[in-house]
Amino acid sequence: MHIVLDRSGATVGAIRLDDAGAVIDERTIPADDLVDFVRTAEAESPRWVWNDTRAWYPRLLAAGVRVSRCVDLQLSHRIVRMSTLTAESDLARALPGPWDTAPELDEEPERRHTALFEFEVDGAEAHASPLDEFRAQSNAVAACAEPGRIRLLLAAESAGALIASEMRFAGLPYSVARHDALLTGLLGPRPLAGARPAALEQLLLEIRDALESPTLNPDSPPELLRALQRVGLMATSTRSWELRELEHTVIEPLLQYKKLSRLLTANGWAWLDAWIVDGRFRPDYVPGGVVTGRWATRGGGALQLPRHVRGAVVADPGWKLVVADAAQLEPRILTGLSGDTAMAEAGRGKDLYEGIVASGAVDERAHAKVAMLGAMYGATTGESGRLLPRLTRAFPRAVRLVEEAARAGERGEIVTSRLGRSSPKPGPSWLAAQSVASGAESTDADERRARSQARDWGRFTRNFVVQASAAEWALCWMAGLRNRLTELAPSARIGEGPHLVYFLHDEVIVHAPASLAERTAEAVVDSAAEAGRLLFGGFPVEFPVTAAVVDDYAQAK
DNA sequence: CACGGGTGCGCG
DNA sequence: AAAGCGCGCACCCGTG
Repeated sequence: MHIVLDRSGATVGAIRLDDAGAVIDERTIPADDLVDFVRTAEAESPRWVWNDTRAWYPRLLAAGVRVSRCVDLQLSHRIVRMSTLTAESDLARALPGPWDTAPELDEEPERRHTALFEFEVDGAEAHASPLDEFRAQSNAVAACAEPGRIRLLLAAESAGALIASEMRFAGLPYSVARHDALLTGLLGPRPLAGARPAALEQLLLEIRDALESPTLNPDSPPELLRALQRVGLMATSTRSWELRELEHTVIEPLLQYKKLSRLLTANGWAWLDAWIVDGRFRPDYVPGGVVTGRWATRGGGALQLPRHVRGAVVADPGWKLVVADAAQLEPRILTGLSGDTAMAEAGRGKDLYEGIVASGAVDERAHAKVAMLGAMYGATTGESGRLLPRLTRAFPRAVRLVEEAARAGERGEIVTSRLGRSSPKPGPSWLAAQSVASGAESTDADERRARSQARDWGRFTRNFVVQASAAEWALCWMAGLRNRLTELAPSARIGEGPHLVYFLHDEVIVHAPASLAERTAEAVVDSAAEAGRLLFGGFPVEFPVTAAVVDDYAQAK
């Protein structure tokens, strides 16, 4: 059963549909009664259909109401609109409408400090009927050749939207005291606003002294570069890895300065003030925020939390963190996509890269890793490029799959993930460059530029099939895990039983009562295996996950 | 002064 | 150890 919700002003329309999509009940509810309505109806486990999870769910969560399933029409629309699997549908062939323009939710005040905010439906969208859109999507899916794939994708994407709201609601348990201690240890005591911490001040003096530039601002790359060249250092950029190669007394303090300066500006006291409230980090997750279907975040840099501050992520007393990481996810995804049985064998029961070494393809684990990454990213030079022929000989099917995705992209074609997310078409300037180069009047420069852009786009599509399919696996993993966690503590509200608090592409953290931590770890492993079956059926590719039960994030691996 | 591109670096 | 995918964010600096 589905219940379609449609807000207009102070009321909400609720339309109940049976499994054939026929209306069985229709009513109008005062917006104030929505929470009670949902709470009651949730007992029947409907799939809630709404335009945008972020516009509906936070208020329900705040009122203690959790829903088990939904259709996020916004997210689903983007997938169905773009997918090659549904390309013949009315929805895909229609002119752009309100569901296409639909809003990057623009600035909402006080977004950062509350989980309770909601977005108002704006004018254009108020007229877009969720029921019509839901039917258009259902028709598009039902009519396509392999409805199972895209149906699973839409369910997983929508589950991800629920999880994102729930994770923000619960928040990542975060110790201000530990983070502050780390900052103080490295930088010195917190300075007054605008002042430089003692450690940075000291390093600045050393740098200026070593470069004989008493007013140098090392934060300015052009200025720094000139100063380095003045003392005879042949740097071409100020990147750390390049500076590391140089020999001069300035290098050590300079590298240290860059490191600490980065810590201060990205995750310093200001970040702590802005993002950690009541011992919780609540980043704004954006499901589907990346073309490949990965999540993005807005504000707080939640997906770039540096490894060396992770000790500040601390379980509450009596609770544990279950930190889980999918091992070599993308190569395993490629294994499943290509049906490469040799690579599946290499990944069976062990580290995939070690398995590649054991197969005799390469000599050491580091080589296996760099060769695999190079194959998936399109490296042509360096060690990775040199190892590719050996990889190809050992695993021809896997390598062929990414090569074909690259060739398709170079021709300007679309590629599609395992469950049906399709890559965008190249833009007008790309097409123009190709057509100029193939014209009769083209110059060598035109052709070089077109070839280079074609290869760039080929690297994008090469990686797209893997990264997008990996993102789908991760969504299925989390959705399955969420269900299992609910079973472990059926009546608990979010935050009372084990619940997801963090997601980082191929890694999750569950905050769990200590008594349920071990069973949570089992759920993590079982969900990973289930996700593998959902994507690849009986094909014997394994998806091992490490699940560590710890008190703080730094203790994991 | 606002804005956007460039640089550099954090994450997978 | 570096160059090849996807991001977000802080900062600098040139432009309008």
